[in-house]
Amino acid sequence: MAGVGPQGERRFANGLRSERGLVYACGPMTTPLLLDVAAVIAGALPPQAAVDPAELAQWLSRPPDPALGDLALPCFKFAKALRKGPPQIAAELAAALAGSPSFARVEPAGGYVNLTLQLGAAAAIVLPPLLRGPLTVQVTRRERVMVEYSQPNTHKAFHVGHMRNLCLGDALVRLLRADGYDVIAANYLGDVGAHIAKCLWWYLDVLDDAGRVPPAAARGEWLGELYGAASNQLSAWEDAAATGDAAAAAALARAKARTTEILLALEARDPELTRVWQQTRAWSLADFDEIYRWCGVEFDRVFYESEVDEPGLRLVDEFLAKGVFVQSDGAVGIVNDEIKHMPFFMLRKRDGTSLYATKDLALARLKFEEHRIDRSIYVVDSRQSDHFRHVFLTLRKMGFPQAERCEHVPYEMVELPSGPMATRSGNVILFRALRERMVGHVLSHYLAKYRGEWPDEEIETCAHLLALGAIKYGMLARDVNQKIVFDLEAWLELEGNTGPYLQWTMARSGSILRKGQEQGLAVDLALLQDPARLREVLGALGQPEERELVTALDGLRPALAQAAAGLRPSVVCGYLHELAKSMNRFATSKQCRVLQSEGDVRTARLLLVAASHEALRWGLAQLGIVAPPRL
RNA sequence: GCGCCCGUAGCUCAGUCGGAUAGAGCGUCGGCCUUCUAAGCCGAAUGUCGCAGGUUCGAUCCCUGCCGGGCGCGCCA
Repeated sequence: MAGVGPQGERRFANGLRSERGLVYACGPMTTPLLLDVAAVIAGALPPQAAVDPAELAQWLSRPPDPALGDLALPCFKFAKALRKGPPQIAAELAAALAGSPSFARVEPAGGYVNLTLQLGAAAAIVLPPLLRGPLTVQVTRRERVMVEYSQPNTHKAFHVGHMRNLCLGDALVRLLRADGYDVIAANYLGDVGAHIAKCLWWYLDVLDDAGRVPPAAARGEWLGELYGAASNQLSAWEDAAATGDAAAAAALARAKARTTEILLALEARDPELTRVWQQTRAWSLADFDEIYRWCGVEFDRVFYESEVDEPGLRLVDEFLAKGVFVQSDGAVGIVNDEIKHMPFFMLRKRDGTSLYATKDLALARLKFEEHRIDRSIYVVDSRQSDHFRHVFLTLRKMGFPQAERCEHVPYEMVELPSGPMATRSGNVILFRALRERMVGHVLSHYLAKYRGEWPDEEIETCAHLLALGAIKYGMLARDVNQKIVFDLEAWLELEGNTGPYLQWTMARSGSILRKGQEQGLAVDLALLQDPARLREVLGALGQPEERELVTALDGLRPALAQAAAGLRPSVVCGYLHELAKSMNRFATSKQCRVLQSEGDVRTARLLLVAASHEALRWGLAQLGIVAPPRL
């Protein structure tokens, strides 16, 4: 990364560096601050309430108006045990808590007790875990989990639709790792099947020698165009044949015979066709590699359909012999009555060849046996929900205990404003076009002003990170069960709730820290060694914006834990947007100047900015988003 | 027909153990740059939470039935 600054900046630079985890001595969904508050409250409740502080911590919420306090405790749940009305309980509890050193103010309000934290003490609990470091992501759980995602087909084009899967899978890998799991990131490439035959038919039969030369920079994408052309031609012939066009019907029949011939020749390992297949396949793989590199995504294991094809057929024989699978109309499958609307799951066609489903079973076995995984996650669009229910049920009946821990993460499709994406109608945005337009827009609209002032290399890096941040955040911020309408023009705006807004916020906080350093005002991390003094210093905080920011920072841990537990990165997006807004309100407030303030206030604010900066960096990192050091 | 998903502000969406006056972004209108990044901040306006029942002290949230939209449903992947 270009532009990583002078000494000591490394710690708070937002460039690339070793990642670290946040280590807390509490459960994942709560925080040390909430537990501390809950313990105090539990101590003030009558013994009959009999409530566990850890549970009580879960009940703490935010008052509707920040002016009411930092935290609110609903007292409805105590009503039964204490045999009193919630308002009375709230009033009595508030009275019992009066004078507690944890709170600056305690007010009953209806069935609630509103709590205003003693900000210095609270900050002294919230900030240190964010300021300590650097640590690495640690494996703290025994389970090994595999996340399978991306799964593009070779010989087809990679487009924005594929980006949602890629961003989602990558974020899940990062979130689960941050949550302590041993995670294997897996890809599964579709390098066999009818689409290959169609593509090669066009390549071999329709193109001449002159046309058979792919552009050096985008050979995989070019192959995808061939596939699209072939597919469109076949569909056109099909349509025409349906209306009685005899010539079209004949052409269609010839083409189908040819694609079948290609498919069979490939299965028979015909040397000449295999050579063509390997060469063209390599072009696609090279494209994918470049895409993954640009996206900052890495896989630990790449599976290929071609490697589970034959094992799948052997597996069918094996479990047919065992009586787990059955014959039906000459085909082989399994009856999963659990899925009432389509109980038969076909695993071998009448012609003896395998299916998508067959390979998925062989792949699952390979995953279990080769990687000894305890849990297996599949990131695949929601249209395949029934398919995966069948796969998992079947695996269970085949005797794999891991079947209980197989999970499909379904997500809805990406569409364009002009409708669902379709190769046939050309209604599609390919990856390269997406990347070029995003990068180009960022360069011309936001970074042009730095030309000449910044090194060209830094500008290029910056454009890359912003374009990528916009795409990833856009793909992740929406819940998985919501369709995404990808409007390139809208995504280029980069305003409001976007990745670049968060990246810009980090650059802003980083700028304060950097300028402080230049003025000899470094963040005083030695204070972390002196808790009493730290509390005293942080006691200088008191502005509403500071209060809001401290409580917002406390939410990082639960947000990450919730996202990991629910396999929902959008939770982190929502949280980070709130955090960034808090940070920007703080940074904008005239009452909260950092470098222009003095003494403990300045020291405390520097710590607060540094902690916020780190929280944003760490949160974004779990989404696969990196912010440039300056913007 | 059966199954899964969606329906909340003009638009796009949060709100997933049931809790206070249902929130955000965009758009609209009006403010804020001689002071740490205006890709920002502040303020205003905008709602039968698809409809109807039920459970509950309390329902956008849970249950039932409808209406509207998307997707899937035996030899594709």
